[in-house]
Amino acid sequence: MKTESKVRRRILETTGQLFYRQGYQSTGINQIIAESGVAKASFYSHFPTKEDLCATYLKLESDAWFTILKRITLDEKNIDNKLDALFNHLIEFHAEHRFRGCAFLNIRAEVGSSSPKIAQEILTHKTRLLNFFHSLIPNEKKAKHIYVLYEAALMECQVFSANWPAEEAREFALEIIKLDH
Amino acid sequence: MKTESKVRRRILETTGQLFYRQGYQSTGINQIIAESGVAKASFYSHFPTKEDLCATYLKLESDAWFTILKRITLDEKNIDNKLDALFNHLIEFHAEHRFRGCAFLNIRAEVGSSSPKIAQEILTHKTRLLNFFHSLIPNEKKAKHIYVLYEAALMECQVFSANWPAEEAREFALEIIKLDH
Amino acid sequence: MKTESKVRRRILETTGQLFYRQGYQSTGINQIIAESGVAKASFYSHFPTKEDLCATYLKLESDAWFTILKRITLDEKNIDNKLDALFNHLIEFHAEHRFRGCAFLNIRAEVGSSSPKIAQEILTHKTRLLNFFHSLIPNEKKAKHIYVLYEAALMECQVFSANWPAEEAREFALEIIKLDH
Amino acid sequence: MKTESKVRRRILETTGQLFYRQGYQSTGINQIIAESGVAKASFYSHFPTKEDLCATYLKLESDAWFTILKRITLDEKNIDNKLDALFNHLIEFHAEHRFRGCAFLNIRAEVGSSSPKIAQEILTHKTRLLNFFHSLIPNEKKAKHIYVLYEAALMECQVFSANWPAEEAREFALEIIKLDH
DNA sequence: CATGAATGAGACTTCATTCAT
DNA sequence: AATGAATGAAGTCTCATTCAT
Repeated sequence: MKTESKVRRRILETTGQLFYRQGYQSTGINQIIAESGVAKASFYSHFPTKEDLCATYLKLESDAWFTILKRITLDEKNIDNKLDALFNHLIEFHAEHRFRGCAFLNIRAEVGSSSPKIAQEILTHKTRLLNFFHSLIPNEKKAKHIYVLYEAALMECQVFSANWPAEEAREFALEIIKLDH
Repeated sequence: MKTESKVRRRILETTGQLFYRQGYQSTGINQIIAESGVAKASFYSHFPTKEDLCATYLKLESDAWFTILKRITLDEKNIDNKLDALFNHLIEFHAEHRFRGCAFLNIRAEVGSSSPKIAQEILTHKTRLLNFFHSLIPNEKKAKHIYVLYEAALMECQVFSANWPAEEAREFALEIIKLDH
Repeated sequence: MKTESKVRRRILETTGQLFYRQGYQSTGINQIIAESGVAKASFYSHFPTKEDLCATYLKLESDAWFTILKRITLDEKNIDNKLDALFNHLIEFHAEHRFRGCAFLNIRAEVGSSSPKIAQEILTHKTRLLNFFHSLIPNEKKAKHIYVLYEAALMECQVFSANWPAEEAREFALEIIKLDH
Repeated sequence: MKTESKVRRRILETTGQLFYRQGYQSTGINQIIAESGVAKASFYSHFPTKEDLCATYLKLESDAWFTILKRITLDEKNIDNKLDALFNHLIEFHAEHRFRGCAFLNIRAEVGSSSPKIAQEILTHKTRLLNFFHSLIPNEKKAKHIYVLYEAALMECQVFSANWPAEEAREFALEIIKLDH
């Protein structure tokens, strides 16, 4: 297992905040370095390019995200409660982060296909998320449907700077579960 | 009626292509003016800031988008066919544009809340789109649900560089319509 | 006598305020045009270059300045009172204009010798001012001395953002007058 | 002790010449970096803004100026000779520099109050100069009077592109000293 | 492993001025 | 005499990255 240096950790913490709040393009390496309090060349010894930093950030972010998702669903007994917890978490998350939406979707929207490395990392995360919903919901179609509602909730809360999209999505998701096919 | 100058039209055409393909931040004014073949100061006499250009672009894009949406739904008799047409258009659109997703959502993801002017333009467009679905689907909950599926389809096709999210969303939408409440 | 058009007058009024408050270089033709409410080409039909505008402005400003200087000294009986009035006017002037100093000296400091036309206009004005002091004070040396004190007062009130330089200069000037040679 | 980099030194040398000859506004960063032979970003790593560059330049210029003033007055025995030396230095200085006047007063005239940082630097320098005259001349009023004559000489030699203002000021200053109060 | 000065290309924007109408 | 769209050079400043130490 790779030893994580203090420098590396500080960089990634700062990166996490800045990329999420400001976006990928709007966040300069210089700002990250300054706010991390590390030397420029130290930074580049850890992350050869900004793209690499972003890829690493996305990997960690994905892990952190799933740690949370698993935690909040593990305690719930039935699928209804699990879904409820997932969408409620979304609502709380947005309240805390001023509706900045999904770190992955936002960066995907920024970079388009210009960075395969980044696009791949996001694809991996979203595939993992889709599988996570599959693991909760046996019916494949329903799992996909609810995954899609979850994704939409992430985007639309940002667009409308409001929670209603997540609340509606939660309701739709619970209805979908109830359907008998 | 104000004559739209050739310069302005050329700028907006180029802007439309570049902002959509490359994103807002990754597209420089220099590239826009170079590819439009206009002088720098001519550009700035039309658009005081890049932000203003973006706002104008989004306004026009919204109009263009609704022109298409209305055209393709007008001929269809029933709601099923209308929805089918809408999601099919999405699929064709993505095929043509290499899954670059939604111009509005992408820019919203980039700018976050850093530009209220741009955020507002996008909010206006999406509100308009939500209302458009309301106008097609009397049941308010169903309209919202299907709007949300449409939005998700836009994002997810980009994320997966594939059409299946739009195809699934189309199927989900048609099911929703059939439900008897 | 040349007929002064309304446009010309508006331009010169705006110019006077802007050049004085912001300086020559910091004031753009565009701002002058915008705040005058005249068309760009109308402006250029009156003033072929910014330099010309400045020269004209300085000429008018010089006239305006002397109109005031003459008015405030005419009523005073003796030389002491005249000098008192001149320096008092300086103090009031600075109070009104937030210590922006002398329009002529300021522009002279900006353009250096790069614009002979402007430098000449300023030289003419200051020569006129020196002669004005000569006309009040028969003794040539004393006239020069007091002129120099007046000039210094103009600059130093700006530097110190305070009135004391003008007040001191007034006192020095009155002492000079009293000396018996 | 901090090593002053070569780049920084070259920038400040070039800046000194250009700001003095051409003025602050008329001198572009581009010209400074071109004539310094440094890279644009190197420049900005040393001086975050043009304003900061100017403030630093003024500080150094002030030091340089006082080094000279102290040197040329130190050797002189009495106050008459000291003042003579000071005004003679002014005359020589102007002869060498084509009557460009005082670096501080010129920039003060340009920027007005638009840059507090720069205005403060100039105020500091001039206060220092006033104190310098105080240190030479015990009588406070006389010190102020002669300071003011010195300042006027700086400006007026520029306005008239001639030495006579400094020569007259020297004469006036020596007279002031002789007065018995 | 750590440092920070240095880089060149490019960012967005404004300048004074001209031209066809 | 008046208009405002159009110009190209220049403005200040930031980018991601590399280098010698």
